[in-house]
Amino acid sequence: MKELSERSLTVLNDIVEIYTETGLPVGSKALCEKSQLNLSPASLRNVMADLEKNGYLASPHTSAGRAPTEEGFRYYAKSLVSVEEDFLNEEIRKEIEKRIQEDKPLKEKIDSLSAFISDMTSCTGVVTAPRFDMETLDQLEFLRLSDDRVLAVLVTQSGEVENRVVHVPSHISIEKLNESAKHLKDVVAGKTLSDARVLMMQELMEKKHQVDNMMKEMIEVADEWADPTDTDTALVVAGTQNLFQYPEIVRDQLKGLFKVFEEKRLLMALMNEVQKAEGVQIFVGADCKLEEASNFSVVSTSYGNKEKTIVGTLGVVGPMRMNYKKAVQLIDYTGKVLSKALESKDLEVAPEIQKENV
Amino acid sequence: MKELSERSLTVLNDIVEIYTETGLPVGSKALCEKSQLNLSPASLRNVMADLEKNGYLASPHTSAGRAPTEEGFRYYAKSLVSVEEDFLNEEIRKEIEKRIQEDKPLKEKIDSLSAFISDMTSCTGVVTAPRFDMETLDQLEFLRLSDDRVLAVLVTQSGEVENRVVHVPSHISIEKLNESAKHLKDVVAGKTLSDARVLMMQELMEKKHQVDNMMKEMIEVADEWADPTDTDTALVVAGTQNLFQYPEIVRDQLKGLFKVFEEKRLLMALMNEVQKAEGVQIFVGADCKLEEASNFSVVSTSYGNKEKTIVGTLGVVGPMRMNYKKAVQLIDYTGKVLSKALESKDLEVAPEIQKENV
DNA sequence: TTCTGGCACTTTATTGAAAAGAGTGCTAAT
DNA sequence: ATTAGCACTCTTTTCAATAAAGTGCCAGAA
Repeated sequence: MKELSERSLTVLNDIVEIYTETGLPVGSKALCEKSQLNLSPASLRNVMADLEKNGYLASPHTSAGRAPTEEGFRYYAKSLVSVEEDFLNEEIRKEIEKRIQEDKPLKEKIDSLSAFISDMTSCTGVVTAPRFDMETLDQLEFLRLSDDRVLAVLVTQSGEVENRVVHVPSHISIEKLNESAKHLKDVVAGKTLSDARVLMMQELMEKKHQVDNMMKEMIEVADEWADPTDTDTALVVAGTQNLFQYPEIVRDQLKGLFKVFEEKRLLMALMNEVQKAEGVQIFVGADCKLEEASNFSVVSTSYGNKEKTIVGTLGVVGPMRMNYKKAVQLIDYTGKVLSKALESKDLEVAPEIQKENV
Repeated sequence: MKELSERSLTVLNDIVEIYTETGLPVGSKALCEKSQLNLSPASLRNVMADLEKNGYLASPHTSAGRAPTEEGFRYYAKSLVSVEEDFLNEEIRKEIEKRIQEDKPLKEKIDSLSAFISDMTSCTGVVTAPRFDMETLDQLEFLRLSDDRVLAVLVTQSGEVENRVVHVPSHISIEKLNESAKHLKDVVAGKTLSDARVLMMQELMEKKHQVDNMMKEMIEVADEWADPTDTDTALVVAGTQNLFQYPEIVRDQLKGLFKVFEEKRLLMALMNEVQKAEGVQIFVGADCKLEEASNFSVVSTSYGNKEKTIVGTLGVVGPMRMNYKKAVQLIDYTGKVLSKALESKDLEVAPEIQKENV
């Protein structure tokens, strides 16, 4: 798209912002009242005609005002990356930090965060919990449930717990399994669970000759929880009702989006698509390839631990006329705090864990 | 409300059923075509006028047909309790059983059930998972996480697992805790976790003189997971999109209901309200005291284990013109199969558990 | 040159009246 | 008891006329 003059850009900005509030096409007169530019409606009309020619504005019909097109929103949104933070005040920052640092199960924190960003933006908040297989193992213990079923309890260094029921032939005792677990912990120390699996496979291959029963069984066990499917990624959606307040979002669009919110598979697809690059991403309308979301906008970012591994994604989904400034700043800051929290946890918790393992 | 003559009742039934399909007021002519009764439109009009006088029908205006009132639906729904099962064919029964008996984590089964009943009824399915504190303890094990934090792993006889992080002063060793756990298991054997708590408290009081450290600490631990709040009741909502297909459900009503679906607190309130009595319950419109649901209908039942303790609820939420027959039969059958599954689990699993505990 | 007031033009929104359509209630006849 | 017939009521559709909103462009001012 063509570069815009300073003036055109100001006008586009103003129009986007007015339209974001009202949801109605804006005319030259209304624009004139709001705009900083001291121009007459007639002059503004010229600029607007120009913007329309370039595809940034459109009017439903001759006697209506003009509304930003998808392209218009996109241009506006792009211009936001360099904007100064005028929205995040101390209070909001504190609130975000509070919700992240609170001493609660991770799931509840994620709930709370998602609710907060949806509240603040009047959009829908979507937050994925850290991928379990991107964390590192701290504890591993086995409990026999029945003859051939054993419960494996995994605790990661960040304190998350996961249970898996695995099938183990009854001749293998719990003691043996727990012994193996100790060995296993040495092997995979400091590795992500995902890497750990690969590592174990390698070890199995290399030391083929000295594969003892223990290792063999461990591999089998490990393979049972191998499947890195969606089951171990918690997704939290909050504030879906917010979307009802935008009249331009019609029933069918809502219906489609709610289908996405409900079907984990689709929601994962959405969140995977919007975490392609670093930093805050803005998807306006068709930017998002997921059809059901192509009438909406998504502002998202990913967060990770200190190794910069992406472990999760957070974002808001809302109307194309969402308040991008708010959304960008909020998502950006929240993502950063989340990342930092994960890092510092590693640093804080790790040493005392080491102590105990000895 | 007044008793209705056989004929009036037939007419009311027909009108409800036509209206359920079309969602439009039905006129005497349309009714005449569908009805079994061989009456002329004029005669039907008389009956309809009568039904209207009694409050079972209403017309938006003189030149529209008549639609069932809330009272009309209620009367119709009540007449359903004695209806023969004409909807549940073998295939559907099998499907329900399959989804309940599948070897998957409980959460996924509940998901699957909820999805199925929402699909079949074109309404929204709501299923609560069995209350964890209504199950009986099978295994209890402790794992130290850090100086003062210990992970308690509870496994119930039905195979559900729950983790709780509890705070335990560092001078108490894991071994001591696990030893206590053995004692604890004897004390609460066969009792629900909820009863178990009470029991432990009693024991603490009675044997006050011989309270050893172990017991004391156990009590403290038990108390930390005491809180039987909503956290331990999983609620699954499925098929919310279905509600978009009913034009008479307006945006605001949808918005309100979605708020309920999203806020666990409200949804719990709803599900608690609709499980007051035994058997399948039908709530038409204002029958449901929860304001956000008072424009909808709910068909629900509760399920329990062999001691007839209610451990969960399942139901559908939909428009007042929902297909009550389908819904009632489906919910009834599903509830029964669920209950039976819980019972037989107790019977099957218990013995082999006993073996192991020795 | 750049800006602006003025004005013709286009299209939607609003209003009102008339006609068409749907369904009823009542009456009189079967 | 049932029903055909018909006048009646209210909504929906249609059409025209007018009002309202906003534009594009031109001609003149800064």
